[in-house]
Amino acid sequence: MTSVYEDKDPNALGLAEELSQVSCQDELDFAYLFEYDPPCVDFTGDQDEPSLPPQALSSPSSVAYPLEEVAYDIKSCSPSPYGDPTSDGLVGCEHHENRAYLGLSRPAGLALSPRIEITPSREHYNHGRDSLQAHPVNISPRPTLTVPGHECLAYREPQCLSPASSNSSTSWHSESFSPWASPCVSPSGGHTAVDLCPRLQNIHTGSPRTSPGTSPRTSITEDSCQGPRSPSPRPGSRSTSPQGKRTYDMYKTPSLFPGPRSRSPSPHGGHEDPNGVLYSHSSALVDGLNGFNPALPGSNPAKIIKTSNATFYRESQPEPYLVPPDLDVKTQSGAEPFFVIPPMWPNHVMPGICRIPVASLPPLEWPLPTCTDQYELCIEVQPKQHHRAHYETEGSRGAVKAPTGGHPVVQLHGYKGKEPLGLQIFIGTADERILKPHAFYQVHRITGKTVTTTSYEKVISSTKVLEIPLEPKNNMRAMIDCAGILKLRNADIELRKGETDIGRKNTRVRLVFRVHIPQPGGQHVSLQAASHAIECSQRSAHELPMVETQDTDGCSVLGGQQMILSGQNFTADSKVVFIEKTHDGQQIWEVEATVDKDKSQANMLFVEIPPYRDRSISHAAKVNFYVINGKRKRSQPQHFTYTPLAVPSIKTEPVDEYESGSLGFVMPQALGMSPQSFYSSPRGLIHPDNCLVSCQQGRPSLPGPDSRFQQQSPAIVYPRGAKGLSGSPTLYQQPAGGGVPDPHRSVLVHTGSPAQPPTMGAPPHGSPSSQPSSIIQFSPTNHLLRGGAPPPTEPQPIMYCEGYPQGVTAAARSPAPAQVANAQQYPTVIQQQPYVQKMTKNRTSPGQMEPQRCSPSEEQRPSVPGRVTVKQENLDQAYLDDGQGASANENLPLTLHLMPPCSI
DNA sequence: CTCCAAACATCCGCCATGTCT
DNA sequence: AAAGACATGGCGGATGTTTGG
Repeated sequence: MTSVYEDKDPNALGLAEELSQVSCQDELDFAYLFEYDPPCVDFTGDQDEPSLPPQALSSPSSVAYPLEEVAYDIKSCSPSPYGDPTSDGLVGCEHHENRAYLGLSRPAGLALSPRIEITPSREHYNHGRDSLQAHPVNISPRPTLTVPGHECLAYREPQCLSPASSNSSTSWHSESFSPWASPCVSPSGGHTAVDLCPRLQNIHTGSPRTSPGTSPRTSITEDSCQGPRSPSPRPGSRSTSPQGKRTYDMYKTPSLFPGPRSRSPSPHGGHEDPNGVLYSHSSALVDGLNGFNPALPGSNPAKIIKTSNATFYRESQPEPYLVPPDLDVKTQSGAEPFFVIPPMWPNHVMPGICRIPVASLPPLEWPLPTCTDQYELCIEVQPKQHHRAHYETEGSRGAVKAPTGGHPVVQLHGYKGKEPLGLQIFIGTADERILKPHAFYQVHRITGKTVTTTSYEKVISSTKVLEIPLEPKNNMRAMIDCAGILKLRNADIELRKGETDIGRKNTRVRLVFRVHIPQPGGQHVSLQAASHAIECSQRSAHELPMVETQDTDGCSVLGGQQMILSGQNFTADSKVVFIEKTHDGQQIWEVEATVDKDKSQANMLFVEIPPYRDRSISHAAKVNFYVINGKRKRSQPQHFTYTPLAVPSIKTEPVDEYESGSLGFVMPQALGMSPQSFYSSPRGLIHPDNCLVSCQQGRPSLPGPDSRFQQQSPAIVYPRGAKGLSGSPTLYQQPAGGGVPDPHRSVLVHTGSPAQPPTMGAPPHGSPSSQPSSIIQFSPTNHLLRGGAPPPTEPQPIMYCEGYPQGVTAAARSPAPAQVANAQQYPTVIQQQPYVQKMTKNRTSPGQMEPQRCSPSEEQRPSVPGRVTVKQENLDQAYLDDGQGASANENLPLTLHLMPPCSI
């Protein structure tokens, strides 16, 4: 698509250069101009006025101040303007005439907090202008969306704000209309942006020219700025991709609008459904708009005018409305200026699909089960194991495909309702850790004639999520032909505060599907299924060998058996190397296996398993092997277990072993997971607020090497209206008829706020007083220690986590192993079993919560009131592939309470 | 410190397809 | 209705840059 970013006119850098001091590593999806007059006032007006939640506001931007008051470089915002305590605000300043335009960048995906404080630089302090320290500023895309008392002048997308042109003759008014031509005034009746900044006008508008050297595709027309969502002069042409290209130059020109360093608003141009309802698919402001809450005063957008490719809010209109598709915006522009709004509708105005407020849904980091007794979310057709993701600077590389050439297919079984549901899709991690949204990849909405699936896009907690309908008429089956994969630049993501993952070589992802099924009483059951891993790098598809399946994952220390590997890119020179690493990542053993080259093919290797280095081991030894085609062309490590001669090996599914790390349960934090991730294993969950652990009946996971990635957690039921993170899921055990607890029917019920007790008979979390409590202690190696081996078929007790502060560290948030539920050990302090013992006793890691597999064993003992302390120690014992060792964490006592069973 | 290769990020070109004139 | 222009989508591959050994 066309982008003014591609204009390489060096004279166009004005604003960029002046703002280049800003560490624009973050993104700035949109820029807004605000006018405040005078400065040095608290623009929040009434301090007691409740602030809108961060989500209620859109991206940041630029704030106009009288020049004399901000004749210094703004260096930072404090506190974080994004509602994310881990993020800083970076502000640049452009002085022009009587205004200074402040640029505020933000980390990708984060919404801007409604109120920020801008801290002047040291230079400013030197001038004794301390009065401007902690200058409070309210940021809002438009008055109608935010706190009254201050109004934005205009706002626009980064494309239009980029330093594209120095052509002063270019008006930033389009002939028909201009998003900049807002008559908004400052609280004091100041000027409009139009009046203030001719240069910005130019910049914002861009110039209709193509710089030499740019792609022939590049052309800048007024349309490109007139409607940020009008990527083409011919909007009616072939449906546009939600993603536009950006040029490399952009990345070399730091600016107020770190376009180069920022993510372009992914989708451009809303689209209409057959009913003429406009759906937008821009991610740019999705964060903010997702947060639109009709219940919030002033959160309703004003009048909306829709053009073929853009949606606009008109001024002074109390309610949003849709303009008929045939409405000519030009006829409106003359009389009334209006704002361009990101073509992403707030969820509450998006018809169909998931109507459940995002806040009521389980966070994406939470593990969810693939099935319950009643429902099952299945990936009928897995995606190809290679898909070259595209960068923002590239054109789309299409949707993820199936190996057969089609597309992945997902189906929800067991749903008897008549209402269609929304199937959510996002990109998750594919490493050995617990599934969570991938920091370096985002799902990318693919449109076009080849795409048959209607999709909607939203952003949930910085993660782009596609939503497609699951309709009864299609047997709740959906072909995923609209999901591409966007690669975010490593540097951008790694610079985020709080981001612990690295992007380099972190190129494997999974498609994660979620569905939320409404239940009587307002709750909903949430299911999740994750695809097998998809390699997203460019070269891997052609060069890197990939093991897809192995016919065995273990043998005795003697080796000698034949193992058949199937996969891709095997060559005659392919070698198979077995390695063993210590828990801290040090490789202590490496041996090349013998490959039967006569039998082997391009997609199949016949390997003779080498003997283990130590035949006298008394416990199973977990090692890895990989296929290597040559220097640095090796597959992902595969798992293999050597069993001791004397001890009979207990065969378990690989999923059990690998999901929690080879040594068992691994604390999320030790793995660098975000504090928001509270898991133990995908099959269980403890929420820091009110934890619960559950056990779900086991269901066969998908076959194949990646079956271990199948998230199988207890179903989580969230009542509508519950607050996402504020509310807490609570585990309830379904009584099997007559209120008799069924060990195989435990589910997690999101109870929302404490004031919102679940409707399923469970006590409100936070009132576990009547329930026995227990203390569980984690071992130094993150293993849950148990006093004894519970019978494997006992029902799982319901766990309740008490007294967790929100800010509790990951250790506390860490999912307690399902076995925590082993209430009978109370008041026993559970000690970790030695790895050896654990492995020999039961390869299902004791530290894992295995709700779905329902290792009832642990749970079925009679509940004994008491306390179990969960203690986390020696996390470095956690074993991860590739040396992804866990880091030590402080011990955090975790108090769990048993909750009475309840059913849905 | 340099060198080198891998990985990353971007650029280039081509073809297919769709819409508009 | 057909043809041409123009645009985007969807690639494959090349190339420049960064990073790590």
